[in-house]
Amino acid sequence: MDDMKKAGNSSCNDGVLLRMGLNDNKAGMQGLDKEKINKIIMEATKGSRFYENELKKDQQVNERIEKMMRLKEKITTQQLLKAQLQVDKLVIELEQSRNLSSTIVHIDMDAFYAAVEMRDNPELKEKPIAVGSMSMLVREILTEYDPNFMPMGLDEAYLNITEHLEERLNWPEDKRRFFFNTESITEKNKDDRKTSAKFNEDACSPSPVLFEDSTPLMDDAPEQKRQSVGNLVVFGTSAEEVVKEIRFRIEQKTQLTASAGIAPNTMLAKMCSDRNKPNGQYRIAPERQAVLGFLKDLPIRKVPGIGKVTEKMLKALGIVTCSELYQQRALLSLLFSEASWHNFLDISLGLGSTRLDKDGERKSMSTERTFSEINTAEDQYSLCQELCRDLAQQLQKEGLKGKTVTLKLKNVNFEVKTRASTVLSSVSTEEEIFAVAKDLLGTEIDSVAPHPLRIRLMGVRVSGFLSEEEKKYQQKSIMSFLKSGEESSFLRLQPGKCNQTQKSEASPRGSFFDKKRAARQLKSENLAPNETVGKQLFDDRKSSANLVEKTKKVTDFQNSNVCKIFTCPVCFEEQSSNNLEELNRHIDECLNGTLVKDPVKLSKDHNARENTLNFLPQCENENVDECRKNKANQLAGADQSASTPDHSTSNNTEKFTQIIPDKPHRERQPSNLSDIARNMCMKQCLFPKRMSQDHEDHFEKTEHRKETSSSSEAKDDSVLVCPVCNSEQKTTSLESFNRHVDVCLNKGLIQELTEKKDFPAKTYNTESSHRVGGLSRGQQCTNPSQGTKRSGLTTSQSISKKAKSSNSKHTIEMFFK
DNA sequence: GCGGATCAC
DNA sequence: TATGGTGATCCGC
Repeated sequence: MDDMKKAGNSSCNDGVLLRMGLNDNKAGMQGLDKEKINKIIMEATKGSRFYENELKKDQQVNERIEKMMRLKEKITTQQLLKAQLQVDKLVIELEQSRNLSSTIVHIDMDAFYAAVEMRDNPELKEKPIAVGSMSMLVREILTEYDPNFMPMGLDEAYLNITEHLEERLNWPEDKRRFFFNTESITEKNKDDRKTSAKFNEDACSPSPVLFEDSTPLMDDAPEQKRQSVGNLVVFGTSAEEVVKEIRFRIEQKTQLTASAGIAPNTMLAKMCSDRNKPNGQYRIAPERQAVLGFLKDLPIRKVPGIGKVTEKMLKALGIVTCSELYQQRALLSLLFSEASWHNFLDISLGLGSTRLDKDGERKSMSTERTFSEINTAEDQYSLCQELCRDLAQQLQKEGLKGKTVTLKLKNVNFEVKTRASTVLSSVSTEEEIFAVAKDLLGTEIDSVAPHPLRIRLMGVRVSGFLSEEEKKYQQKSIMSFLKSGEESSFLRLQPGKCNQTQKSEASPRGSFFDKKRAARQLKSENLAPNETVGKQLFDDRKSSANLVEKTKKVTDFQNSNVCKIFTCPVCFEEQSSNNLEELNRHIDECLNGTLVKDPVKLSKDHNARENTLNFLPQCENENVDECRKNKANQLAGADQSASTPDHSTSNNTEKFTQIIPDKPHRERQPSNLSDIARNMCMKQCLFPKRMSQDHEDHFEKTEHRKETSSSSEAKDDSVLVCPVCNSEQKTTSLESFNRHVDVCLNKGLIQELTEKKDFPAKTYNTESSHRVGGLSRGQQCTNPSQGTKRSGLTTSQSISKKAKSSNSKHTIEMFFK
């Protein structure tokens, strides 16, 4: 009803505004700026577009609800009784699995409230505030209570303080004693001290509320009770005391207050932290009754994972609180998907994860941008490419390649569309991604032709990443290697300037909007520079001109299932065979020096990238030299990493050399494809490549080769550990070990060539088994972080998310692990 | 695998 | 006041 009213009002207002605008124009009202009026109308129209879309979405939800209600009507008493029995059976199981033995803490910085406070107290703005992220408090405070604590973005964290609590019982008092940093007491708090009736005179706290107990301290034995004398405070040993201590320390450190929740699982802890916000804490005792009592009147909307829509749907069923959610469990099991009602049941029973699980691997990466209407294909392609460029950079930063590219468009009516395409070979470069995205975009443009596609947002997403293991050998795979040769991106690095190089390449051509401006200018000057990609792209689409063709070539090469020509990475000679064995044999022979010939020209196919040819001959020569050198060193058993410190100033390099001594070594002598491929991997790890149109790149060799060759050094008595799958190899035979490594490596190639989904390499991967996969009931129950993050109606207490990027940082370490 | 949708932060 | 960006997941197809 309300919606109908709203809709009516909205269109009415909209109509009025439009009419007003038109009338103004028609009347030619002299006292008003016509442009200004139009702008106002535009704004109003925009607003109404948004609003209309909101109404439309709302209507869709209503339809869902109606559908659900119709379904409900059909449910018979018998069905309901049967469902009740089934669900209650599960309830019994769940009750039996209830685990109250953990103490989970959720900390939530009161950033918002701090901001408000700042706003309300301008004098505070003068005070420097040490704004610390949760990951900083990582290191500095939280880790003392739980070394495995889990930051969730900048202002939240979960801790499992179960063990800390046990240890703490035996702690002497001085370990629980803290001093006030009186200087950090804010003016506001000083005021509070005078005015706040809540202030606890015993504690000279910067935050009166912190010591305003929301829970009695009765659990503490008298001697464990917090005491404070002067600028000293001693915290007790209970969970509440621990959390107060944490909050106290956080505030001392950052001058920002935090709220916290203490409960037997993550879901409850999170809801608890919300209870006494800001600057408060709340605890649910580890007792079933306490849990259910907490939930009894709790609105379902407070449950993480239950959002606006789910709330509305449940409300339609008369469910507002968690206890009602429990009461209607049988009905819910008939109306919602299994995942959803299971989750509802967990919620209503107060069950959640009792462990803090590490985040899994990232599953997608995207970038999107909102702008004022863009409606020319030219601009849209240009923007799309820019997004691909940004995304490619981020992907390569994390060393990710994905098979699915998704284009997201939001039209001026706020309607969102996504269009995805999955390609055979994973993509990561701007050109590769754009090659896919531009087609998706083209289809959408065509679909509305001859009308223009009027959009206000565009986004590009890459998903379908290779697993960590797959990625490892993917990086080392022959294909990768050949592609490096193909694109001549390997060795195109500036000595000791790895990071800068990347950075400087980040946006060499300026943003879309810059280009647009520039293009306009150039257009007026009748120039046709390369930089005006927009126009070029547009033409490409219509006439298959340069740039698209160019990018397509690269993609086609990678996408083609049958690569007709391989180029040996050592001698750069084209290999007619695409038989892997033969190719491998050739490369091994090449490396052994038996086949090293004069550098040979690249395949004509490779001419597509004109900048390649500018420096490639040199590259070939030097590379062969390096290969020879490398081979000689290997045969001599030279230990370069030990005797020849690297000259590079790159951080990555330093890291690398530090890691070397610890890594398991494969005995050096046989130099085969694995070595080369692995070396390439190093290079890619250390100096992420990025295709660029810059022609000023130098390549350096010696430094590199030192690094890379050091990676294959041998150490006596070392265990043979496959660098690809990380598994220890029982054999002492180098030959069989090498065979294993090659097999491992070739899997990457085989996959690329055959695109087989279920890659056998998984059998090597001891980690992959628990990496992905469907959710079993048990998993969902005990490990919400792997469970449903939400649902059309499945909600969850997932604590995963955020802080994903940390994963990729360990790529190199992982490799050597 | 795709597309729409929901949700969290 | 005007209405973001990123990532994950689910559902239905």
